[in-house]
Amino acid sequence: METEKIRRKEREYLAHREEILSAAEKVFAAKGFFPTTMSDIAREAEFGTGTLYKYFKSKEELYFTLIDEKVEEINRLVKTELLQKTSAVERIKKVLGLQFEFFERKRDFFKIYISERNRFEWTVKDDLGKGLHEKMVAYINILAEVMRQGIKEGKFRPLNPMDLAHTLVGIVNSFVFEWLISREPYPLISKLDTVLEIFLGGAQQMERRK
Amino acid sequence: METEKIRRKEREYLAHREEILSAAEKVFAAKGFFPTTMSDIAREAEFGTGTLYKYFKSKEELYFTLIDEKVEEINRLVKTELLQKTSAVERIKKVLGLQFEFFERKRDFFKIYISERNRFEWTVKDDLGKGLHEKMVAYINILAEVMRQGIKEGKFRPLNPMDLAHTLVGIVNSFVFEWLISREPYPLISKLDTVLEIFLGGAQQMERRK
DNA sequence: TCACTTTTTGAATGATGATTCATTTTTACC
DNA sequence: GGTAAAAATGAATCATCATTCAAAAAGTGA
Repeated sequence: METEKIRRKEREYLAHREEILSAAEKVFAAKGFFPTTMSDIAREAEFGTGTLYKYFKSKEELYFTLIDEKVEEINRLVKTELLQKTSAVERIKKVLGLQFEFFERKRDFFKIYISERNRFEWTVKDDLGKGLHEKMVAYINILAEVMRQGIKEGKFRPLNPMDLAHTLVGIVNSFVFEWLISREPYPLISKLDTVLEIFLGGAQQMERRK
Repeated sequence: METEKIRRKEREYLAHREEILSAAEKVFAAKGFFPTTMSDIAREAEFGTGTLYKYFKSKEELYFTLIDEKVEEINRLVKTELLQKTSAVERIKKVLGLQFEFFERKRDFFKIYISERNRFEWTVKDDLGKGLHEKMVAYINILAEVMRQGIKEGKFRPLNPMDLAHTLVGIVNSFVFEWLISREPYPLISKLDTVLEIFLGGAQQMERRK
């Protein structure tokens, strides 16, 4: 039947697209954007070089699509979680849990993400990189909102919410980075409590606080 | 006189080398390693392209020399500071102060540094990148030592010193990053107290601590 | 000013790799 | 099995640099 045939084509098209994205993820994670060649990706995906261009306009589009789709996914997860009515501390716990789990499942993606996040001049001609960057910033704003809530609840000290958000993101990045480069593998999630404890309670012994 | 002449040559050689390094710093900070061409750097330094090769063997050597010399400098500063006998908290204050001041003076360098720190597969054939990476790791170890001291003094909570060090580095990176990309410029040093306060005291309100 | 050395130069070389496109292979339908 | 459409291919194209090197310029001492 007509529609059935078209459906199958569509499914196949999407499946191939996925295969290419996932091959690209592997190679980009291993070598970085510039040293990765389109043939590298084609070889990994078991397609001819030319075929990639039937699915993506350019190397850059492939790269940014890859990152963008995953960022969308994690943002969606986090936003859904934040619909729950609960305390700021609980929210932070949940969000960190989600993130750590996500990173753990998508290790390769995270290598790409974390090195892309720290690039200043976008490798890209224009829009692709900009849009992605904005999504990353949006994430901080969501966190800052949670911090604001915590302060209003009287559970957090009355500090600048943006500063708190940056702090948390910084700590998380640092631990994820460490986890990524560590020789002996360990479950990232095992660091969750440590991160929370230090973020919430600080380094200093109680009686010493001024 | 003979030696006098040689001295002058030597001085001139070093001066030119500096000019090239500083031009490279500017261009690399603006465009990143791969998109920067040797002619870009030559143009900025007001030399011919070929001249660069009289001072550096390759683009990579130029790049890593640039980073390495600055990392050496800040490491030296920090190590000197740590010779002072004083409390862990004081040490951390001093070290952060030094760092913030240093970053503020070498903004461009820091763009390069922070994006290099987050690269996993080294752009470089071999040794240059590895050596640099080790120096970056060494820095964490120095910090961890200070944390250990703080715990022994009973001033810090008995957490894993490496975790504490990663936390502090993460927070600092996050604030420096924010400062680098911020639209309206502000003195980085103005964030010093905030960083210390959050790192030492945590986000949570006292009476809420469990 | 001249002969000689040192330094600088930027055009030429060679390699690499993104992208294209004429050709081949596969699929769909009879 | 034949043929027309769709998809896949990878060799050829074209541009972009890192690096080199023969020639030019600047410096040096007479």
